[in-house]
Amino acid sequence: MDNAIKKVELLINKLMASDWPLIRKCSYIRQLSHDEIDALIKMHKQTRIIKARKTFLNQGEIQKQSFIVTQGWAYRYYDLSNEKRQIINYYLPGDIISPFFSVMPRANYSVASITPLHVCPFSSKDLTELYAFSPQFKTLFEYMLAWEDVLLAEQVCRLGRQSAYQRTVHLLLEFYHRLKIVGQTESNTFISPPTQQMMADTLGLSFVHMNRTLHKLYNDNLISIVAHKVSLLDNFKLKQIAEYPGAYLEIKKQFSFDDEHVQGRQKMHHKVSAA
Amino acid sequence: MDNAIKKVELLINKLMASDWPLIRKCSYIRQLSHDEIDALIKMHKQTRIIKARKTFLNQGEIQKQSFIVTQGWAYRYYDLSNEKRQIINYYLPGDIISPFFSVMPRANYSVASITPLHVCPFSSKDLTELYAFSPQFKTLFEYMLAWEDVLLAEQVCRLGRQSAYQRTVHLLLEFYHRLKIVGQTESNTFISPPTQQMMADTLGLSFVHMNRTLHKLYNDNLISIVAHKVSLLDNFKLKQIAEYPGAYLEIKKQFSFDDEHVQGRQKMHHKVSAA
DNA sequence: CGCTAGGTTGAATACGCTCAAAGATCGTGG
DNA sequence: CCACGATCTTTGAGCGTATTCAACCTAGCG
Repeated sequence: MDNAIKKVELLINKLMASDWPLIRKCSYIRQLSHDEIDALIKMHKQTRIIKARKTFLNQGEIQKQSFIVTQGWAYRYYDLSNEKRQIINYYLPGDIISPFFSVMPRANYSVASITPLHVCPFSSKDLTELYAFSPQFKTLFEYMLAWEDVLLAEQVCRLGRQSAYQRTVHLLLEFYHRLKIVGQTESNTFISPPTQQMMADTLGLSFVHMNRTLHKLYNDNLISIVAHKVSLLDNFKLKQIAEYPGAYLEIKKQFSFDDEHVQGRQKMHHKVSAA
Repeated sequence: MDNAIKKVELLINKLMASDWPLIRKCSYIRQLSHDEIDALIKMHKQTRIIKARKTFLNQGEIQKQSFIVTQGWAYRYYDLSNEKRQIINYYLPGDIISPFFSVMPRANYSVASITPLHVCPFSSKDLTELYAFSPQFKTLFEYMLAWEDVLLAEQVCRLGRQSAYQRTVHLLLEFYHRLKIVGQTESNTFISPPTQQMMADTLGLSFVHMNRTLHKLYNDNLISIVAHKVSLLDNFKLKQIAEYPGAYLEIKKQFSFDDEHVQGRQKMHHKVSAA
């Protein structure tokens, strides 16, 4: 009898946990205990809702907290001279905005919402309490920082050494994989809220060329975009085109020291047909 | 008498500390106590010397330690298909290589030396001991991670939204400021070990265009390069060309919560002459 | 002293940009 | 609920920055 109740309790907890993409993401990295899930749920005590298309962290402003994204998309950007801007990275559900606020409170970047955005603010104190509960969370948090670093390095590769065609595919694959982890994909389809202008500002392209590139991908039967619903029509070919390193988002496998083969980026000494 | 001895001791310690660029860098962030300097010196217990032009961390390999760079330059890169590669960032004296090894031991990047390289390896255990000595070091370490993140974001801006001319100036200014912190500049001159091919692989350019761009800067009387000795001939104009945000490397000023004005990137609604 | 890696220069080409104008979609207020 | 404005998307044409290919030069090192 007690066993049955326990099972139900676990199930309910699991259901609750699945509401919090951060918990999904952490569970993806490694199995979380019952208590750990509870502790993480407690990090979500407040929710702040931000309207779509609002810059809610301004460069030069002093930050007093970090945020867990629980719903919607945001992005970090730099305003440059001559009306240009560069989007550095995106924040999807389960991501943490301004993780370094405590040591570098004066951000030199801005963060804006794309969709209506739900974030749970947390302070250094909250984090300290979480670590006090279980020091294991330090590792988890550090892991997420490391992952951020990997994503940024991929962004550098896109911009430095890929064509517009490749960059676009590479970014869409990144979106797909990141969303998949938090359960926001359906087969090969997902919602991609950024406008073409935003994509252009991410990939270092003009919005005109961004548009042409997406159309080329459509004409090549590789993707379809209706409204903001993106479908990847040939995952294998897309990965080939983008020289997508696959493994870099398979965070769980990299987490342990085990020696099983992880497929990384490999040299391909043949040209990829880029129509 | 005791006082005099104490003074001499402090002086000697200070001299020793100046040998370790990491300590210089940390001192730049905030004043370090006598004991803290001692603790940091202890992190340099081993030195490994690596020959110039050696890839000493390979992508896919498992890392077992981090490294403090004490002498020489190194860089992190990704090998891409079609004989291309992208340099993500540089490691200068005082920098830390693979800070995330403990949570993400399987790096998907490679690290190579440019010059002969002196590094001091340290393990998670060493770091834990340092933190046990003074938890303040956690903040310092986190600060360095945050700074890395800022540098990467700047690299993204360079690649995404700047011309070859601007990118080159921007990178040279970054080198200059990073070296200045560890005392490796002389007036407006510094040694820049990367070859033009490496610079090109950093800035997403062909080595041919890299060469032409450097020559253009020379012809515009903005820089001079003899062997690998770079001189910045007009700092003000160079900063203007590169839209250099100045403050992002002035780490000390950003460190505290104080409200004094920090000059960040500003919109300039006039075109920069990039003749 | 010759080899190799790095640097220099020219010419043709291409990828992506700018400018421009028109069409579609969305949100909001009348 | 429709109309209107604003934002986003689409398409065409000409141009410019940076690429590729190719040849030659230079310097450092065995």
